[in-house]
Amino acid sequence: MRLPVSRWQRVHAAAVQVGYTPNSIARSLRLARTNLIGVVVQSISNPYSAAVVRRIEKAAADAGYSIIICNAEDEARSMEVLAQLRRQRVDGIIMMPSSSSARFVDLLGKPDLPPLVTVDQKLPDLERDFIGIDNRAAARMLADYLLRLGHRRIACITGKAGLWTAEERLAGAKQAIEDAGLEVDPSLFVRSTFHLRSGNAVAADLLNRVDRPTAIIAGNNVLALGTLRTAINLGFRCPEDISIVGIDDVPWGDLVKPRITTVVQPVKEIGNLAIAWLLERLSDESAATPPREQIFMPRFVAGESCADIR
Amino acid sequence: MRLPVSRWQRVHAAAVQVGYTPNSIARSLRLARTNLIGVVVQSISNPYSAAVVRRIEKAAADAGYSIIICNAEDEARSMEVLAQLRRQRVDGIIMMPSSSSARFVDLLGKPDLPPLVTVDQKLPDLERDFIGIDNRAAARMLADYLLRLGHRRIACITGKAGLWTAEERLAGAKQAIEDAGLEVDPSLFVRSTFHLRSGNAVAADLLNRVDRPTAIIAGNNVLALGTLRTAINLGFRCPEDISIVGIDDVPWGDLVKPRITTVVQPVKEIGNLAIAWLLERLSDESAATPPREQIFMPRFVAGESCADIR
DNA sequence: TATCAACATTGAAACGTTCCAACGGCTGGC
DNA sequence: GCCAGCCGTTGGAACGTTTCAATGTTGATA
Repeated sequence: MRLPVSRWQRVHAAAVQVGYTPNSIARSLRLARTNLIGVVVQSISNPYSAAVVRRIEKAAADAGYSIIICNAEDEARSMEVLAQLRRQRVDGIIMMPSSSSARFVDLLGKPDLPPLVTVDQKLPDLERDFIGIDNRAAARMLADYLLRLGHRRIACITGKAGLWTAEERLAGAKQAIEDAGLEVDPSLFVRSTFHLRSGNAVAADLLNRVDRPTAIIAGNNVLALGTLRTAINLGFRCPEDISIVGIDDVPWGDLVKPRITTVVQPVKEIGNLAIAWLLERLSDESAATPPREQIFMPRFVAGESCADIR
Repeated sequence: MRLPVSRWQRVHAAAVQVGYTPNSIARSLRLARTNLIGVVVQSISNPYSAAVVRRIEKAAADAGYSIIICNAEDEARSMEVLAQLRRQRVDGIIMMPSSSSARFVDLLGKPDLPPLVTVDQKLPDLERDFIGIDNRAAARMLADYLLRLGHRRIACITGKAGLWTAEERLAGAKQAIEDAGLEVDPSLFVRSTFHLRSGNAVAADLLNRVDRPTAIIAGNNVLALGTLRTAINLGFRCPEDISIVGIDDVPWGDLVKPRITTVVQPVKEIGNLAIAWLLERLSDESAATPPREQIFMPRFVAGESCADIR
């Protein structure tokens, strides 16, 4: 074996020989910088979250960051997770909040938290970067579509009260109905968690009513599919007996029969922007710029899950 | 405010007051233990991976570990990721390998790597814990099912050559056909990557042949759905014109019409066992026990994607 | 009161980097 | 031949924790 020429090369060769691996723990301690980004989602198994996380991971890796992923389905867990990420001295956090209580917002606003970009769920009075979609418009698109098809009894299943996305979607649907000169039946606007079990029960309740709605707006992708499944299990046909629309797409949604009419979020753009903004805040020395907000407009995609009953 | 009584309480109160957060970086440096687990998957957006990762994250969090998630679609990236995780001094690694080259296996076998549990893809001659399913039996179940329905021209789309799962599934299908006294047409056994684009092209090739097969065994969930979509786009009806079966389930797969006949992996059990084994190796002082292997038997789930052509 | 154990407190070293100052040799200009 | 300036090398110090030994304090017993 020929000896490497330069001194640096010899050093490097020796380092490899002896199996030396730089210790980024020590490095982090010295530099007060970990090159870690915490990503907090409600559930990584939700395809929407998974898609966003994937973009984030890719871009982060390109920039030399690794990501620590945390599931936080409720507020208690979110707080634990945040404390943990703080202990771990992550350089930044991207979060899809699962709570919007004042106590929680307070915690997120604390300046001793690292740079934080919130996604999907906008928190009131929080001075942090936010990226999401126009949920009111999303629900309105769906409601308008149903109204145009002649539907008059339109139900709406949304998430936990107080959550921004849930409230906005509900408000959008309600407003569209009122704008059409119809009266809103409050008993048709029901709450669920954004989870399957609860969604199924709520959907069954709606479907079993004697004055059952002709259409259901589901608050997210999981709920929409759960509602469809529930309807089928109860012996209803979609769209003949019940029309179903949803928000968010699922992968292979186009293979679900009937194809659910939905509004889809620009997942790629959301993920890319979240990581881009965070990296900016991490690199830029003038990181004390005021929080930014980006509201994407979702895209309406007609399926075959709605009956024309004019 | 009443003064806390014990000394410890006063200290604790003061710590909270001043916003003290223990620095786990320093802790890790001192203890040579990070409480971090690296999880390497091909793609977090594959629902199978996502489901496994979710179980892992939950169990790891309960045990006080956080997880660093890394996408590694190919060998080059896998090696980078491993080097990175080593630098970060993760306590352990759970990996779904995306390569099986000798060089890669060599690297994984190195004793200076932290405890490592491999999942899904078994690597030849690697002395590490492994958890997976009986892929040969899985493919055999599907092939036998198709044979019973009278199919004679059965195609099979599998993943990259050399990958254990791909080879096993291919071998299982081939053997089932031979055991039925039929001759295997090698031109019907084709390769793809486990990705959508490539899968679609391969499926289109098969479908456009004049002597087109009557049934296709797809090597995984993504391929099965991609094949179905391709068939529909090309104007074929499933199952009337072409029967399609797959391996792995997808969430809401029951809503895809026609429901794909498939064998499903026990995702929960796999995830739980992976983290359990890793934690054992982390805690147990006698961690030098020989590597273990757990092969689960997948479960056959009949759908409506296959025609009876007897 | 002296002795000893038990227990609380203090001090210092170590983990593996990075950063900076001090130091040495070397070059070029006078 | 001397010195300023340059560059590479060397030697701490610091990051915040844990660990362990040393020291101090208390209370009980002889």
